[in-house]
Amino acid sequence: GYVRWTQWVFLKLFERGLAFQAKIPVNWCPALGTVLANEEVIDGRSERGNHPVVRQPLRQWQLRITEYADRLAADLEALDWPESKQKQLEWIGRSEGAEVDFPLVGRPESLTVYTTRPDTLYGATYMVIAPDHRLTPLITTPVHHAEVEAYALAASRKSDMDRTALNRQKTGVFTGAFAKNPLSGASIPIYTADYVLGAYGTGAIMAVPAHDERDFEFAQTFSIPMIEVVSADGTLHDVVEKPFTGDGVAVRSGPFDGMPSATMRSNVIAHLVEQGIGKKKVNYKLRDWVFSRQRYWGEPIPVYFPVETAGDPRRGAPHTIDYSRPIAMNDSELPLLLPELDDYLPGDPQGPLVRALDWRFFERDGKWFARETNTMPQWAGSCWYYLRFLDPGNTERIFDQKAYDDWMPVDLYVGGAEHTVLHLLYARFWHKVLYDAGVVKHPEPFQKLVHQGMMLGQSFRFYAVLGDDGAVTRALDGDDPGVVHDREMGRYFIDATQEQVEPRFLAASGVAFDGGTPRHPEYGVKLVAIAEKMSKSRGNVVNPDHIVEEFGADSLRVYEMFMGPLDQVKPWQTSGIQGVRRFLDRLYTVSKKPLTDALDETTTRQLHRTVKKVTEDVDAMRFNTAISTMMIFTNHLVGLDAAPKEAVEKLALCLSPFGPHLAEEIWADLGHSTPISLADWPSYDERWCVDDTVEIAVQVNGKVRGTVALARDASADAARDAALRDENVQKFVADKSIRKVVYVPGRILNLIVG
RNA sequence: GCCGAAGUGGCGGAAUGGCAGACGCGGCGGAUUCAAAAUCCGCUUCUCGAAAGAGAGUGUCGGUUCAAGUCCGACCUUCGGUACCA
Repeated sequence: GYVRWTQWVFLKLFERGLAFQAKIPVNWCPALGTVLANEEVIDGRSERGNHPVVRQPLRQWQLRITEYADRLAADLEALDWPESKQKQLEWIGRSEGAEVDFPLVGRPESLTVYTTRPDTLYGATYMVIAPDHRLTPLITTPVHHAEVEAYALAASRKSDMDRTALNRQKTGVFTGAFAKNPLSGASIPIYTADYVLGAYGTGAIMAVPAHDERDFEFAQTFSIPMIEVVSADGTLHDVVEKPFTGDGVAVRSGPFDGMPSATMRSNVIAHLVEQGIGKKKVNYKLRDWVFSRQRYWGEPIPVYFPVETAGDPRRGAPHTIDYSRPIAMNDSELPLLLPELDDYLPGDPQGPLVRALDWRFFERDGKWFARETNTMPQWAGSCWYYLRFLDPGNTERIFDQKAYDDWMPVDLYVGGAEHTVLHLLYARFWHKVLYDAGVVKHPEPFQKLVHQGMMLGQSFRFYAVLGDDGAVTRALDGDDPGVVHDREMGRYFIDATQEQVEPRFLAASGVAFDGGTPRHPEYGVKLVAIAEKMSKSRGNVVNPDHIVEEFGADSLRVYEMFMGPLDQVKPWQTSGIQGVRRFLDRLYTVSKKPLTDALDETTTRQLHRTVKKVTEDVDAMRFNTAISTMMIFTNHLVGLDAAPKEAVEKLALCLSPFGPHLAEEIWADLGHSTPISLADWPSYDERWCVDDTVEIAVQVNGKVRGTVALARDASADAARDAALRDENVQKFVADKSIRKVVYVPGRILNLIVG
């Protein structure tokens, strides 16, 4: 059913013009017969097998997510999302600016640029056009043709990795062409350089070296003049030592001189509009989403194309497929399932389904058609699973309206931060499309978002000392022989000679590690446990199945929540789970004691406080402190001869979300016939949560010198008198006079003496 | 470089501006045991002290306050994200 409804959603996108085809350059590896991701290509060859890779345009389906960019950005506002809100905003990358036409010198056309800084227009001393821009070959003068062509070719071969390599040096070549600065009238040279991206904005920029880092670097390399047109303080500076990228006051800008940058921006745009050479423009970094995959596994795209043929293409008759006229399948024809294939290997730029001739071609009303052989990416399913999961067995509709009303929107989404910009953005996009199509009632699917922290694995590292100042590190398997535990330092050590330590792990660092002194100053090696991302290569992966086997599922659950705050990165320590297991065992032992209906006052107070704290902590998702509170109460119950029934009952209820199995068992032992998971959350009485007498700290000049037990509402005078009866406090007050008494009832008493 | 988060014992981590280190791990001592495992009890930030207690202490430097891990300013370090988006 899932495939069917995923295809159904795709048809919604298709109907609304949000799914379209385009030729997109991809890394095609003929030897492997597959499209490679950028990371899989190194120096023009495949990472796997080192085969040649060519960059060639390939027909792909794309989803027009850019159409929704504005709404995707704007609707974030109302959501209870943490830091990831900012990340999505940056990913969408909305910017406001202007498009400006620069007339070409000696040619009829003009070169249009996008800029967010129209206020720096007078400072534009050159222009850059992307190497793959449509106009690049046209404006290049004959003398420069060979050079520009070579540069453009080299640029197109660079993988994205090369482009973004650290320490990139600005490169580029002069095209021989000039344009006119529309405001200053100056004639300025046009370069082509790969620091300008063809796919963003208009693929060309006006360069203002005095006020832009990148332009500044480029201008320095090519000795291009820099003109200051924005001044921080309004005074003129003749030499530009580094670009000033902030806002200021316009200078050397003709009629705009003296204007604050923001004012000038709107004035310049108004002026350009008036002249008919520019307009206001909003741009996004977000690109349309390539939705095709040339592989077998994936939902088939429910689209087919007309075929020109004289015979039966399934029998190898010559044919032409007209990809420009995609036809959507009918709802009633869904699902379109994958055919059986003898092998699922790639081999054709349009995917392995090309080989499924009987599946691919069909005849209808005497005409032949060919199905789309690209499939959908894994994202397709993850984009809307939360909707199908409402009503997964429904064969009639995508989901039942009642199920939707019961559950949607999602109150809380707990997921990894790595999904912020892809999965969560794609899902929001699909949801909005379904909203526009009237399928869902809410414009946003996920109200609150919390990222759980990653669980890190434990690895061991050698720290060795060479002479006085060299430290050495090498990853070490915890089972390495020769590891000894140093009780004095509470650390593990291993003896090693200098020769045993590989020189390539040398790193400069001080001798003192973690404040400890190495045992052998000359070649002592110290082993320290560190936390790293779990990975096979590091050998620090913890398999939850093994943990469950050894300690039980409850122990694992409780431990994971006990380790620390939900949203923080946490290092796994197998020894830590032992403590949690002990806690659960103790609680079980308590529940097996003879039960009593009696409840002494101390226990009553503790019980109500425990329920209160756990309730509040669960609401705030502070699971670690909720568990520690239950531990404290359990430890108290361990000390009692008989187990107070009410206390055990409520404690089991508190535990049930954390350790459901044990909670159910205790609950059943207490004589309940319905499961604890259906029971109400326990209540507490606020009156038992406040003390009548409190012990507060007594400070003298801000330093704690004793404690004193007081009635909760004791007066300041009473508090001071009680404090002065304390011997140690007296010692510090002694012959001095009390100048001031700071008394916060129930908290602190601070005597200022002098 | 930019954006974000975080720096507290041997370790994971607690602390509405009010006794820093709850709870757990590890460690030490004890009980139990023929012995061990398991379990139970006590101690466990560092320095000095037999103890009572004193001094120091939450990345660094400075500030606000009777009082700062917490608030403010500057800086350092680590982790995560991002990468020429004009």
